[in-house]
Amino acid sequence: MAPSKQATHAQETKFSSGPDEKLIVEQIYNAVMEQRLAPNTKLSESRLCEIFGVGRMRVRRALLLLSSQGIVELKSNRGAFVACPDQGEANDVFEARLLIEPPLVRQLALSHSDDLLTLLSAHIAREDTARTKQERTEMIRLSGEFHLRLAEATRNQVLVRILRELVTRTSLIVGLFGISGQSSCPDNEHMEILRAISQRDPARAEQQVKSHLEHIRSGLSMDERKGRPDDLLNVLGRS
Amino acid sequence: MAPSKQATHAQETKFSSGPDEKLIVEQIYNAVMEQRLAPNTKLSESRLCEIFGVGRMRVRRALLLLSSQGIVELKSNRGAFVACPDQGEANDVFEARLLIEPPLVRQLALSHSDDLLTLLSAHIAREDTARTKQERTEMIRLSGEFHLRLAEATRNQVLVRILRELVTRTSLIVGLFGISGQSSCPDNEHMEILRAISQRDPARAEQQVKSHLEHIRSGLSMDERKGRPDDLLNVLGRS
DNA sequence: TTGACACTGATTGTTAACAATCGTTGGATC
DNA sequence: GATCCAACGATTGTTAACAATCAGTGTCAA
Repeated sequence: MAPSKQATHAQETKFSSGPDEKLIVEQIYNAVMEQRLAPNTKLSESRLCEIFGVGRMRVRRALLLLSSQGIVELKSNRGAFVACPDQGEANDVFEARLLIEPPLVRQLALSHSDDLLTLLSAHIAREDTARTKQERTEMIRLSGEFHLRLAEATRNQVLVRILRELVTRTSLIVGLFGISGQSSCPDNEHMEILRAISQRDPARAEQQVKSHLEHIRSGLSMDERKGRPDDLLNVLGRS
Repeated sequence: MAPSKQATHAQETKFSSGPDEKLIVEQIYNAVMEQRLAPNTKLSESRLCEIFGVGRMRVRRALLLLSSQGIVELKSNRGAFVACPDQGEANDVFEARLLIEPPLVRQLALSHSDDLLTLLSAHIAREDTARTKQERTEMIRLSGEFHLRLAEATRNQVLVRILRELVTRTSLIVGLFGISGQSSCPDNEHMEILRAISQRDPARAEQQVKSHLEHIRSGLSMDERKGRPDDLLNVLGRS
């Protein structure tokens, strides 16, 4: 992780020997992030092999890595499935985010480069575009990535990794418990966060993030989770 | 992660098929935590195979998992080595801990079960014992585990996982940049943290943790890192 | 009709042999 | 004597065949 500077979000610089390796992880990661892969979806090894055109070893390595991040669950002798968080795990993820993100944004409000503001407003603009165009998938992805951008603004690779995992698992949770017809990151709360940061108001920035996360959480109905069993894998069509 | 409740810290309940699987990871994890495995130490597959008495597959899976947590670095066609964080990574780890742990302890000060206090004071007692007996290895392990206990007190599995990774990497960093003859978690600062928690003083608890972490950080000399090349693997002697 | 049981098919887990790569050693040349 | 080059040895990366396990299905009996 030292040599590769880890690009903004999408494709990795395919260095030296491994043209895939992380690519499978990235693809599945994105698919989960965009809620194209529903929880409990079976991730068959052979299917993934032919989809990505790689050997079984690569696929198994990828699945192992994904399982170590709570995105995929490996059931012994059963195979790999997209993780299906229960209520307890969902709570843990939100509590963790509520613990980490407010001080993170507070810090950004206290000191940030000027580029950040333009970066974030450009991002929000894209969110708005996706919203008006009703591009559900794109919107979900951008909503999650906004929080990633905040983490990236700290230039702290460790925090980015942590937040990426948390945001992705949040996507799973929202897909499971979310009340349909309600967007994951509602309204213009992202804009409010950006405003507080740009005004260098740490207390308000912190509060905005907190209420934003609580808002998302309140959009979940923990009683009944939509245990839609599985899904076809043409969602991973183009590499 | 749902069925296995993940035991307190040490041996896992060896369920069903995999009597090892996580055991190798745990062993190497502990060895790094206790600074018995120095950075840059070569982790040869064949050696690990005969040490743990398992096939190469298990070892490779373990190494992959460890690499995904930044404990081990996989160099293509070269093998696995104990990670050797540079100054930047060290900074990231400390910044992340400074961001996460203060609010975590603040929360504990606001609400905690009574068992926590007895648990923590028992832990600190063991630290003192190890210190007076000059059991360096034991002391290092307990010092790190204290912070893990704090995370476990939140009953949040996600936070525990995050903190475990951060604490372990801190062990690596202290081993690399630490001024020898200076303990990693100095004096009785843990006791101060416990006191603030027991007195339900969130502000002071937060401050204590912050200065504690800063204290550890100040005990590092970022200029020259002791790049001791490698080490023998009899440190993993008994399974 | 319903229940249990055994068989079958498919999928995963494991092992072993093979191929590729890199560091090293030895030698030849300047 | 130093430097460059080549072959060697060892270690990792990959593939393929084999073994084990589980889910589903069909049959038989109650």
